[in-house]
Amino acid sequence: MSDLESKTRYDPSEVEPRIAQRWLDSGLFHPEPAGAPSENYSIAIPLPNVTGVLHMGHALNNSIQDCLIRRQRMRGVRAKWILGTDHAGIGTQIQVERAVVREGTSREELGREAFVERVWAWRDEYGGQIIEQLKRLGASLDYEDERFTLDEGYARAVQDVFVALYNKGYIYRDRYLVNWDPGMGSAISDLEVEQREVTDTLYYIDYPLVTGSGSVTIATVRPETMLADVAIAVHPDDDRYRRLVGEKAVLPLVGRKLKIIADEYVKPDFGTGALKITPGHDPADFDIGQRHGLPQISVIGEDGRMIEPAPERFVGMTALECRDAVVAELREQGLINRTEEYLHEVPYSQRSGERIEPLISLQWFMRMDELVKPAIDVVNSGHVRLWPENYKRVYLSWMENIRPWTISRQLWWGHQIPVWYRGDERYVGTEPPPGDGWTRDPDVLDTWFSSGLFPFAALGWPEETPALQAFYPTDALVTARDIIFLWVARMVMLGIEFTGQIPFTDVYVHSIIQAPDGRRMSKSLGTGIDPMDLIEGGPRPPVFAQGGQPAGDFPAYGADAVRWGLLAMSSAQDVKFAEDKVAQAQQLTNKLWNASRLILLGVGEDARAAISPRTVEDRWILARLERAKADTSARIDRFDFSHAALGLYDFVYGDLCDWYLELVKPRLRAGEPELAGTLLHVLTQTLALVHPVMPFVTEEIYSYVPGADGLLAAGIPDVGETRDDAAAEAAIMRLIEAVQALRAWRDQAGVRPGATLPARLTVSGGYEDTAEHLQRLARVAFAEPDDGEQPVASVPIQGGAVEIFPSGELDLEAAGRKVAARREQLEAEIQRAERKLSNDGFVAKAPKDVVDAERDKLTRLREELAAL
RNA sequence: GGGCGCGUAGCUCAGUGGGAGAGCGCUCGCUUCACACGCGAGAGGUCGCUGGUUCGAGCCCAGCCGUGCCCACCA
Repeated sequence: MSDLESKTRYDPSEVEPRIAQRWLDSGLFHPEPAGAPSENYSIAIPLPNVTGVLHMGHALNNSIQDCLIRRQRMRGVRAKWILGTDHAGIGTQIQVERAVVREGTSREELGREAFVERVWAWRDEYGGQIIEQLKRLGASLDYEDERFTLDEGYARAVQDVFVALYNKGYIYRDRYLVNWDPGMGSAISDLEVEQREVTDTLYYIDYPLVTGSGSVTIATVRPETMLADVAIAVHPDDDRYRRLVGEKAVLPLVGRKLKIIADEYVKPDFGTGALKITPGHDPADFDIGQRHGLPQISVIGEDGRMIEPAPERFVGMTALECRDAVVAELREQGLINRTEEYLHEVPYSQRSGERIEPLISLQWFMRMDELVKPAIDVVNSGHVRLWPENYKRVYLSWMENIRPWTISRQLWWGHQIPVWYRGDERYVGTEPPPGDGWTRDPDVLDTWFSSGLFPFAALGWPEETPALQAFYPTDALVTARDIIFLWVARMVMLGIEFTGQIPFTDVYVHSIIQAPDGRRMSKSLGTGIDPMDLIEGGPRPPVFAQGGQPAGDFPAYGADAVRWGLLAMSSAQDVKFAEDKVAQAQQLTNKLWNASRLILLGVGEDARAAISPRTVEDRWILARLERAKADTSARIDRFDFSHAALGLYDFVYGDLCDWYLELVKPRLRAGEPELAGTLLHVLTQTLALVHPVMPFVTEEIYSYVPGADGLLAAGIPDVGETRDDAAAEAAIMRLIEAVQALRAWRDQAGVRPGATLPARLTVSGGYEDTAEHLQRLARVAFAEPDDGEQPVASVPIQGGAVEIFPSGELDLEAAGRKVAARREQLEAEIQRAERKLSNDGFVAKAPKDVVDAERDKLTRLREELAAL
């Protein structure tokens, strides 16, 4: 007990690492597989990158999941939070490539085998940092059962899925226009492309007609791609060009004859109304080319340099160099009609940040049209629910317009595609083909292909493992919206396809935490913070010094504070990070600690744990406690974490500390034996209630509770029962209002805070059980004056008034001002109520209880005025 | 171009039809024996603007202004 006595402040830095270790040593987070998924509870973590570090989004995301998991575990449910890390093909490969370059070598020099070995070594050295950070956050993941998406067993699942989908005809290889990322040297999927606003020069170029009479002018921002033009398109109804349809123009610099075609896609009012068609380097043109059976010509290679059949003098130039060369030649020939500045959106690679080069490439694709159907059905039918519900429409509209998925990546780090070639032969299988002369497809699969299998592959699929039988399907999936399509939608599709079951029933989409100035948190912008700097103390970037927070380092707020703060901040939409909330939470941990000190040091070590409410305040706090439990539970069921967190704060600060503990202090000091049981009950139930949000401080305090053995995290019996007690609630509510009225009156009347005023309670009733409390908390003493002295002031309270007798402590003038002010306020409110009640429309049309309530109010106000 | 949000106290945000709220900040007071990371009492808002529906609108409807995000093949 010595710590309790001596430590008047709660110190998370000392407590949290110690508690985290206790949890890990207990094995509590590792449930043995048993029972059925319907009676168990499981969540699959959004796979962190193996070489990643925790950012604010992770901190919120995992605080939410931990809250859900801990709540279930404490109820005695077998709860498993499935842990894995993602090999993150692109990101990890780029990191290691940079490292080897710094060492003076390169990926190419090392060769595939050596490079991949190098990545594994990198992963062993730097990987797993994020796991340690999750432990520090208090995340109760099953650390004893950690997967990696490149593990042997996981790889087997990936290959099985590939082969099965190939055999079904869903996976195919094709030459198609893809998003080529020159920075990575790989194709990427549509979802990895982002649009950025760019100012380009729009060139108007004359294409002479074959007839020699005139020309057609087209507009383009990419003149270098004209070398791959195969046609010119105009709108069929465009009178300016109608007579030209079917004729031909000469492609400048190349000499190829381009047919002039008509296509509805062309916008007559944009540019010149004539569009050059370049199926090899533009997605829209690719489609038009297919409609009209046009050839596809490529003049830009995968290295971003010009290739044949571009005229030889351009070959080898970068696309940008070529643009300048092409423009120069066109200028010489007088074919540049004019130019203008043009602001438009251009595709960029999210990964490398380079501008996407659309080009035709031989890649692997996955057909989605069949897979998507059941994934749409399960959302429509409500078997998979999205929270908030808005996302249902977002999900469905994406699913309904889904296109083939480019799944091959020209990388070395990842799941190599299980396809072998020998001449014209192709072999697809999970094992290498027999015989000699086979070459394996060098590409690897998109990382999201493997992570899309996570909920079942992590549990051992395709083996029918006990873990799979016990914990799949999972229950909730918690994520920010940025990976709904990349990950969530694909898990639903692949889960249904390969297990015949939905992978989870609820998808909760939480906020994205922005910097205080509303920008996205980002390291490069200087708008990001490391959650560890909040937990353990660390540098506060300038952007975060706003909002009244002092400059300098963050204090060591502790994981509990960060968790509560993030939950309190979160909502259905994006929120700005508010350090205030974290600070508020830290105060809550301290409040819990000190309230517990009061109780635990007060009741002594031999206290009984049985509840024995003796007084009205005992009955009141038990009713309030049960209500707080029910409210919190309902809020978490609705994934309303901010109100859950704020509600816990209100209960602890308001009901428990401000009122109940203050009310029972005299009984506590008197050592009343019945009180101890009630206090310990309220304390332990409160600790259990708060624990899913603030696990550390509650676990620490629980270790001091007499008779408590084991871990709070394992749950304690919920001995609460329905304790609605309207009478007690009304009585304490009257008391609270009366105390506040008297305190306000005293303050305004300039009464010395410590002074006890002689007074008389003049009420019709309702204070039988609380008059003692009222006297102590408001510092008044009820007594009849023996000399028949008259009161000098009357403080109205529910049901009557407290009349104050003269004493040396009273400043009558100030008291008079206070009374006058209150009278003015009352008269205004009475007028307002009278006006409302004299409105015939209100009395006639408003619901009866509303009208009655208004009448009651008026009566009360008049009584109070009279009492003054 | 389509879709989804947001605009409430100095700051960050609750509040979705019947008397405007919280935390922080601010003012005043308090070494009250759990906590000064505390306690008590206050000040502070024409709820973006304009119209409408209603007995009654921060809340419902329409328009406008401002602002954020998602999706989309206008060169």
